[in-house]
Amino acid sequence: MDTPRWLNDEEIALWKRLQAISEILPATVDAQLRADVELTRYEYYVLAMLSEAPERRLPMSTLALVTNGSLSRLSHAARRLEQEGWIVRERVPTDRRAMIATLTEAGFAKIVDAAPGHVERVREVLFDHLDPDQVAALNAALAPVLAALLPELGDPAECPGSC
Amino acid sequence: MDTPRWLNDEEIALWKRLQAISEILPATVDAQLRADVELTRYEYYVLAMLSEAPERRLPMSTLALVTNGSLSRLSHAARRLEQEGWIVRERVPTDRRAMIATLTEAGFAKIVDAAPGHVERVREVLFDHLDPDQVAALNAALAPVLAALLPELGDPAECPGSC
DNA sequence: GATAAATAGTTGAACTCGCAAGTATTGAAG
DNA sequence: CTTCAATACTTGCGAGTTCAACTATTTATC
Repeated sequence: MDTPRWLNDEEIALWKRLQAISEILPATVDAQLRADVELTRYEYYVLAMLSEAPERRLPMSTLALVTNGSLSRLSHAARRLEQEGWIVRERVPTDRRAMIATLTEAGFAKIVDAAPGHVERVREVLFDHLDPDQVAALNAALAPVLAALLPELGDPAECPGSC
Repeated sequence: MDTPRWLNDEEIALWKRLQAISEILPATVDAQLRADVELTRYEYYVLAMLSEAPERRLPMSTLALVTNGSLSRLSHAARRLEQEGWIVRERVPTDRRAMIATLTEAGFAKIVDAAPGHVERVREVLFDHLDPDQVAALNAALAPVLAALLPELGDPAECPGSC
């Protein structure tokens, strides 16, 4: 093994910042969702993605992609969400390996109910401390990072039914 | 409850990017460490912080702070690390509630062995795709976010024995 | 058209982590 | 000097995630 390409000071600082953010941000949001609406952050995200999808339904594979989760993680989460009655899973007739997850009416009501508290916490922990210029700067600075992490998806916000 | 203060498009984009990064970055690093050196990312971070501390030792409380983890999480991790022989925990004579964690020689050798592969993966997933200007821009843009998340600590990179 | 390989998804076991509760010690108040 | 609260951890349990293994179906290959 060759001599390692160590990080310089700027890189170390950035890496530590990213680690801290990745640790604290999700934990904060999780705590609010669990306490207030008994949902995991991941479960919330699954419901949110379904609620924005056409017909409020997506194949499991696609759902795993847009939620940045493994298929296994999604499958476990889907079982819980189905037990609670927030979604249903059905086989696709044209490809009988595939499953389509559909948000139920109750599930839609659930996320409509959960969203305000969630957004409020996100504001408290993040946006209340940032002015619009800082938000724009962050968006610009983070774009190349995501391009590196998700080689295929240029923008995580874009993901119509086709992906 | 008043009408929620919804996020605008820029804020939504930023929030999704931060979520994606917080999901993917730690998972990628975790996978490398588990596969190559049988360490959790958190365990690695604990060893790393100890290796940089004066005398390679820190009280558990301080260690929990600098690793951005709860005391419970650290306690669980410390038990595993102690069982493997990478650290030892000893009571402090002056305050017999406190425990000091010390990196053993084997533990120091362990992180010296683990570091190159870890850094290499960090490079692959992040810094190989960013030029120095982008790194600087990210550092600048992320600073206010961390200031919001960690009201007390201005800079996560700074944390001498005093904190 | 049979066989192999790839795709879609599920499941069980192992492991980590958060929470609540518990122990031990120190500091503060009366 | 006793009591009560705060500090510094530890531990058991439960919940979520990952990994490997498995089933089922579809596509590709010979």
